[in-house]
Amino acid sequence: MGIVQRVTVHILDETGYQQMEPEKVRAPNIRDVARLAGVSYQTVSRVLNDSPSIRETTKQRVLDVIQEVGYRPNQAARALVNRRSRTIGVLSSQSAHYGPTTSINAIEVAAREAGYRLSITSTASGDYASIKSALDYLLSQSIEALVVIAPQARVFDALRDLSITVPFVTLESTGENLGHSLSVDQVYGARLATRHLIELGHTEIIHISGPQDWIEADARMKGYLQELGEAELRTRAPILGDWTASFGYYAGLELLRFRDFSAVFCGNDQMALGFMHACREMGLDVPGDISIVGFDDIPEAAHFFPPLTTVRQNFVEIGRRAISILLDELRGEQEVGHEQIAPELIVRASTARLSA
Amino acid sequence: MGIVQRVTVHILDETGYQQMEPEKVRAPNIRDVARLAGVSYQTVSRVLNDSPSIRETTKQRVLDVIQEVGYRPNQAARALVNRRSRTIGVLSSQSAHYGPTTSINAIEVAAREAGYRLSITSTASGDYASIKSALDYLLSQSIEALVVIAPQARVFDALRDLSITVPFVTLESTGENLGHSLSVDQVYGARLATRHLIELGHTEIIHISGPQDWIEADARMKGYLQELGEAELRTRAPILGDWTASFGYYAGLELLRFRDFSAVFCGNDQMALGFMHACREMGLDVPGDISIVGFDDIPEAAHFFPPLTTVRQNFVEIGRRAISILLDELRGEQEVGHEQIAPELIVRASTARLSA
DNA sequence: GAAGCTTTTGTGAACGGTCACATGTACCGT
DNA sequence: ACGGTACATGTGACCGTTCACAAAAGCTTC
Repeated sequence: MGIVQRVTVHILDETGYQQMEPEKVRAPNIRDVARLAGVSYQTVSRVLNDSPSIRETTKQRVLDVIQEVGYRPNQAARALVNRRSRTIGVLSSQSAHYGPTTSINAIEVAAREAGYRLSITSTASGDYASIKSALDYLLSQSIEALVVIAPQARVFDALRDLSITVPFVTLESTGENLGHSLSVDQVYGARLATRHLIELGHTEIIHISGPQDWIEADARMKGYLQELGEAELRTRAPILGDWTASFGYYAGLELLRFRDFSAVFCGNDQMALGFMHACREMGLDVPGDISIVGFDDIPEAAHFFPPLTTVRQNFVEIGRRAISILLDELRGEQEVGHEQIAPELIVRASTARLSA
Repeated sequence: MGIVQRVTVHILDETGYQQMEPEKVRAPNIRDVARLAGVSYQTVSRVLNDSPSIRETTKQRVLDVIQEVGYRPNQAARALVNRRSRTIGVLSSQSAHYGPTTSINAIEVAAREAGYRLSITSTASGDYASIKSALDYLLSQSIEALVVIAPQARVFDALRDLSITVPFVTLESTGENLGHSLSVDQVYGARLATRHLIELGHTEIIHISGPQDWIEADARMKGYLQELGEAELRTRAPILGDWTASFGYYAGLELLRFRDFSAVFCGNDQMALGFMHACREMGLDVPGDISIVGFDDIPEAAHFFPPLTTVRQNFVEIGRRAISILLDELRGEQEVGHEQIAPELIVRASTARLSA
């Protein structure tokens, strides 16, 4: 899987010129533009910030020069004097999971529309030190607001310790309200999934959970336990997985040796996929022998074999709302609160009534 | 799918204090720290940049004050005076595809390790204006280098027009070398996939491609056509898809009405998944009746039904290499070239010898 | 054609750091 | 006690922009 071809093309590089003319090729600044346009730098500044009181002809002349020399205002200087970085920090977790990724995309779009840019950093691992250093890093960027997507429980400890002064939103909730939190109600979603299985007549339902330190994993597990508890059914210790299809597969191979359950609620769609793979290999039919529910409704879930019953989360909506909350807060409408978006059960072919 | 619950908790906000003391709560700057530590601002600056010539006791005193007041150096000011933003721009496409996402993660990690941060922006659509404005935006951030992940062909036009002065890497290649380009050899990968089908005895092989304006889609199509051409087999106009599983599914339903082919090479794993779904629904066996090959080897592909034969790309490696190339170039080892990483064919159960 | 107003343009200072250079201090040998 | 050297610290200028304010120019109006 290494590099096998390496075609390097040396091009006559224009950097040779630079050695001839000793003067650095400095990017033009506002005074250069002013000089060329025959106005003062303040006038150029006014053009840039389209101030109303400027003569149309002057404005055009300045714009022409800007165009001609390819002038771009220096954002660092602007940020310095304005004390506004126009940057929103995003603390993400280093993973390519569908949910976070989709939300980040939505966040980026919403932020850009509002004239903000994103500074994204990810935590290498879920431990406290790594999270804290990532947060420290973001805060030194003088971000104006912060979105926390990293779903590890430790993140909240770090947030508390740093006593963040900028408005922030966490895309997960632990119940404790530090800043604004916004989340899909994972507990509710997990209860929907579990209830669905119960209503189909299943009484022996197991749960394959995500990693223990993930807030979502914890919430989904809670929902599962709550629902089983209310139905007065036997609960079993959930299996702690790692979200991957491979884990679901190997866990399936192991668990299916003793067929003491008829339904599985998986913490996400990938693990459900792996589990179904294991079922096939053990010669079991889904949903004939085993019913399976996932979580997330990734776009592929509808095309699994069989199509997967799962709980849909609207990740795009979450991302958009996150930015909208932060913008409100930046405008002064401070309102520390808590919002939940309801997930939705999508019933497909991977679940069926328990055959007596 | 809307917001159904909204629990807003108003907390006694400490912002009340701010109204009492009229003076703004300005963040401490280097001179504040200096005053409190009883040294000059230059000394503090030296501590920050750990300059060698500074007495240990002084250094400790300054560090204590920094810790105490929670001082963070202002990056904008630093960037301004150093003429270095320590930022690498990333132009991405607005999508949550596995490949780009994985690469971006790797890029982020590698960049952070080298002391750079990322400014990521995505193109709303593939059209020229949108790409150009995204690039313009990045360039105004005074980025030091640029990684282009947006896989649309138009991106190259925009890159040429803007005559970028910073080092840049494109993660796709069109053959024209504008900057450094680094890519998985998509043509080669597509040939591997196609050849595999040919070697299994298939002679009627169709191709479901990605969107026409994506460079990868184009390259994979080329590879498919080349390989069929060399084997002197009938080529057919590829079907232009949109990368989604749903497209693969509907295309499958349509195409399978006339069973005039025995193998399908799909432009990515998702479309292959959808196609297999369609096969099942039409009562066809994979690979018994139809052999299917995907592209990318997403982690789920091994657990599809049947497990998917596909072409693996090492996205993490690509991300890492991209940063390493840029860092080399920033250090002055200018070398405009072109690197290709070889993809690898992963044979699984979705392909089989053509049954006579 | 000068006062008075509005519109347009220009000047100094500041934002928060770092650089180049100047100055101060401690130690050494003579 | 002296100068030389190395080390430690301080001072002024500058990065590129915007803000507050000053000044100039243009237009009415009498």
